[in-house]
Amino acid sequence: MIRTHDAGALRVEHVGQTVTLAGWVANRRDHGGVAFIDLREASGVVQVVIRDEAVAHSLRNEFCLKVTGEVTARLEGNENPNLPTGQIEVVASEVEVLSTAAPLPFPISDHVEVGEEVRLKHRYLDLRRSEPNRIIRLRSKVNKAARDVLDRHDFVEVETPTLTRSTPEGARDFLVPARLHPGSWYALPQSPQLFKQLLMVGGLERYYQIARCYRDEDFRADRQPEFTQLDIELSFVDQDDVIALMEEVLAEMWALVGHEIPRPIPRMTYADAMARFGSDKPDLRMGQELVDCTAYFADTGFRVFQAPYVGAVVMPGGGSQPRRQFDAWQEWAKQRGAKGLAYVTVGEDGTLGGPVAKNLSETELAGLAAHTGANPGDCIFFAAGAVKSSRALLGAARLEIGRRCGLIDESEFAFTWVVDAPLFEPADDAVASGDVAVGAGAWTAVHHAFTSPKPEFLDTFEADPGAALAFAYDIVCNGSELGGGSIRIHREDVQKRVFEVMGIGPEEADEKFGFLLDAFKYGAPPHGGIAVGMDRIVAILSGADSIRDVIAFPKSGGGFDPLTEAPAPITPAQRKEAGVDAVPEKADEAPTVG
RNA sequence: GGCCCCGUAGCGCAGUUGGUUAGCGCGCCGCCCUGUCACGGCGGAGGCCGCGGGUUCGAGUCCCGUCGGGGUCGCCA
Repeated sequence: MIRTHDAGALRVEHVGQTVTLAGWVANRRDHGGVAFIDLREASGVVQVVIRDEAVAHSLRNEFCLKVTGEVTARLEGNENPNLPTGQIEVVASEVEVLSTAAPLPFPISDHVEVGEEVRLKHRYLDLRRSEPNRIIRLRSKVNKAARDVLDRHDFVEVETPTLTRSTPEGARDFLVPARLHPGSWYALPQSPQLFKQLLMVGGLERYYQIARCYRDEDFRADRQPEFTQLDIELSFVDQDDVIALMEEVLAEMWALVGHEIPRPIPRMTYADAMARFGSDKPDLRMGQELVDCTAYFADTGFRVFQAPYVGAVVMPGGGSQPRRQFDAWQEWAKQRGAKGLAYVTVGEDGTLGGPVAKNLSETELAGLAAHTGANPGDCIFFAAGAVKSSRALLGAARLEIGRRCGLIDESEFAFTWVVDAPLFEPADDAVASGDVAVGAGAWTAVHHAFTSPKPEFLDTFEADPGAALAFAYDIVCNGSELGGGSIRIHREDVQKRVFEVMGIGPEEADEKFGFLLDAFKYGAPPHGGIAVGMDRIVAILSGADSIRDVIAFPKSGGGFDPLTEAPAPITPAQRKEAGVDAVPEKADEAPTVG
């Protein structure tokens, strides 16, 4: 090593020792006869005193230095209590410039806000800043925590292919041309789903992988085209086994930030989550649960409330919002595709107001505050119409209320399992929002096609797909879905029947994942597993706003990498060799996949 | 694909009802400074106001288009 000591580790007990340090100039304060350098490296920062003006004068920020000097105690009054090394300093006897630095595109200082665009373009400099650096290091610890727990339970870490066949996760695939088979393409895996099930057939029994996954979909703050899952699969287990294991993993991860997750993590059913929070990933850091008012308004004369579902959510103190604020709520609702957001205000004296109040009967008005739990000064928002879309609107309103009213404690971690999700949902959009009755065959898997029905629905899921519940579980934290899993179908016949409900015929099933169906013929063990998004987990643990902050080299919008400027055009020669333009020999060989 | 916000010096931002010389802070360069720690002082350089078109006597400012970034809905575990 070039250095003998870590700069950030120096303390009073090192006083008198001659040390050699190596690091970057984080800051310099040149007083002419004496100059101070904050030398920064992975372990921290220490102040270096340079008394040779000729040496100090030419140093600049982010020069890379080797410094030899004596650790001395700072004089009374010169200590810096803000620094772990603030009791001492290193008086340089020798300074060697290992590397000079051009003026930086942005300051490394933590005191300056820098735009994301320029930070990502020079991510290697951004990573020198304390917060990005801390997060990447935390991520490494989170990975290790997962590995430690799984290793304790005798799990086998297995790598699965990234050049593979399209897996039916539902998203768009990234495709890679196969030079040796012009016209044929690999797909990058959306997840290792099929492979991990094959590993169970292969007798590994306990598999995990920190797996990169690829989905060619549009961006969000919590979505990247390539992302990382902690992927787990076990044989001969039931739902409780998987849940218990995952809780142990999560507990070890959260312990890294000094937080103990109370276990067992509470569970709620999907039906409950939708009814109470209008979401399958409820944020339990706040109250303001949805109130079902359908029965309450069963005999109402108010047209709008003569609907399959009427629900409400209360905004504390919202009754005194100015008119234009309520207009803004309407606008907000319309942007989510709703017609509007009805509201009733509760006056300080308990009288109800707002446009909707006029349309309600005396009896309806009299009990409304009590029914919804609204207090004087509050505002009650209503949604009426199809169950699913109305609840979704109220659920979104609930979160918006939480934000606007500061009801969410940002330091809290509120975990829950959401279990007993439906196995299928109507495939059609209009149907999904509850507007139209369901036609036969128009079903799609809520989780994925390999999720087992709960045992009690094994015989009935074809007759009544909408009623069948899945052997599936999602882990939710602070309104964010960390991941989910299921007990899988391990019987060939059941798998075929599930495919049929989804409108996947034998030919298509065979074409897409015949290898899995084949595997299930040879004594497939009952198995199940889970996958959680490591990017989201680290983002929540570190308090990052975006998963871009927890990825070493993330993409920006449009899948563009600001650093390498990928994707980039290819040369005509590359194009020819890759076989991108190969035409299928027969037109009907192009599979029609829906 | 829809909607919203942003784009002015290397970085962070200001720029009035359209008005002629586009500012501020940090950084950068030079000089000074022996106890600072986001050191300080003096001086200096640095701008295609994202790009293209239009309106106007006159556009950073208004209009249209386009590109880039962010958010959100659609989409996506």
